[in-house]
Amino acid sequence: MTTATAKRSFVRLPREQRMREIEAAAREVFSQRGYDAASMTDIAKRAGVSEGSIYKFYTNKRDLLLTVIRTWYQSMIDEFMEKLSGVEGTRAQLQTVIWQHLKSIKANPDLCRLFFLEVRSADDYFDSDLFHLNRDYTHVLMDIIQGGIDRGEIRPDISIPLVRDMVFGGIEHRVSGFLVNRGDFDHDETANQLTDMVMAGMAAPAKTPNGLEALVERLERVADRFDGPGGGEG
Amino acid sequence: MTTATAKRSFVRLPREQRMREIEAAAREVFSQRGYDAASMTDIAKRAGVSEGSIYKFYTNKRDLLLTVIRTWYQSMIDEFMEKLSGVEGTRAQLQTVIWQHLKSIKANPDLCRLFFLEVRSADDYFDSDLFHLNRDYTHVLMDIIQGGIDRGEIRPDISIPLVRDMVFGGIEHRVSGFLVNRGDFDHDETANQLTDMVMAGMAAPAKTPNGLEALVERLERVADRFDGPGGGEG
DNA sequence: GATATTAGTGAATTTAATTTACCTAGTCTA
DNA sequence: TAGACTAGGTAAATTAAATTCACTAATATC
Repeated sequence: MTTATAKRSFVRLPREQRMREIEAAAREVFSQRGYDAASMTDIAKRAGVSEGSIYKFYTNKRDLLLTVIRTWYQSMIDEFMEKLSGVEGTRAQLQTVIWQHLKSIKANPDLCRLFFLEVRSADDYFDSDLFHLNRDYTHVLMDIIQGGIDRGEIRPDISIPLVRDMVFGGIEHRVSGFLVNRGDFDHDETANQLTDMVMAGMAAPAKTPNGLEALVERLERVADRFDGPGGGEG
Repeated sequence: MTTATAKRSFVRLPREQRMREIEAAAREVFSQRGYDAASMTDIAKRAGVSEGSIYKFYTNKRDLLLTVIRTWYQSMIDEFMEKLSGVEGTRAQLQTVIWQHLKSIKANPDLCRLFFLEVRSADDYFDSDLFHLNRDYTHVLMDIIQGGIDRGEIRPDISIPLVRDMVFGGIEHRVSGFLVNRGDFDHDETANQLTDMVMAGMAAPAKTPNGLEALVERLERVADRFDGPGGGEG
């Protein structure tokens, strides 16, 4: 029985803590409903705060979304970098990149979708910090390919950005059904097939099998001994 | 000088014609501003009709968008099919598919973007007629690859859907900057590089290692010098 | 010429983001 | 420790845009 004259009272939290709570709520609501269908009312309610409060910390709904995505994306990249360190060899590294990427999608399809649809396709994306994060991320793959070229395993005339686009674009297409809750994809099988396909497409043209040429030359020298000087080349 | 008591009057058009006018206006506004920023007021104004009229023909804004996209997509596919007919050979066909696809993107980047962002990523896409159109379209590429397998030009163990995903996904990534008005892409160069890469990745394994045949011929010439039976191994 | 049908209208309604005017818990300072 | 200042917090007001509604008026048909 609250008296009619009871003063309205509330808990006041430090800025950082309140922001974390709002972002956690926003992440849930955005994930469950998508950007458009998520209402600020829902988010405020779940965060246990009034709608107006959200605007104390974020300029608008989109700013809140970007903050949520940024946090997730950064942690994803951190994990990615850690897993990749220590892997040696072009093929194994490529396989790891692809595998990890697929794993992130499996782990957070809703956030991936938000990133693809709402963030990456916006006009201001190319000026955003998320663009730079993404750039660093995909650059890892390009460095791996460059390494393969340096070691002679990969054709030097290949277009590295094209390979990047085929890998990440191919993955995106492949998982598109999964991202909208239609069907699934086999994580390991996809990674293996994709790695095989890309490695085959990039492979340096086969030289003659190792050492075979030298062996034939020795044979020819043997033959020379039999027919003396002058016999031979035509 | 209209009198104050002039009856309000308007032109009444047959359903089909009015719909075509509204769709033309919608296509312009959606293209210029994108789905969210396009307002029904804008579209109505450009079509020379009141807002309420639009709802006589389309259940809502999204329905109008889908109608616009459907018309464009169908005409694009018609053109595509026509250009492809008469092209022979796995490589040439693949090249044509890729080239035509890039051409469509160059011709209507705004509608492509709407298709990618607003149509293909919606929950109901997989039940829509646009999905089936798209399915037929991408199936053309898969048939080409199957033909290549049948003729022994392509490894039979390749995953055809994966190739489809890498081609269309790769293209989409490659042109993503262009689609948001950042930079351009070289139409022919992209088509050629992509075709090369895919063909190399799918190529049937060479029967004999490259150059081995020539070496064997040299060996045969060596053997010829002995010109007779009894040349034993040493 | 009466009548049914459907194009056409524009104002009213609804829904959701954002603004605004105002409150109050905590902190700093004279 | 009172007073003032800052910043978290609120709820109601405003705005903007899609959608609905009640109504008007061409056109076709009987």
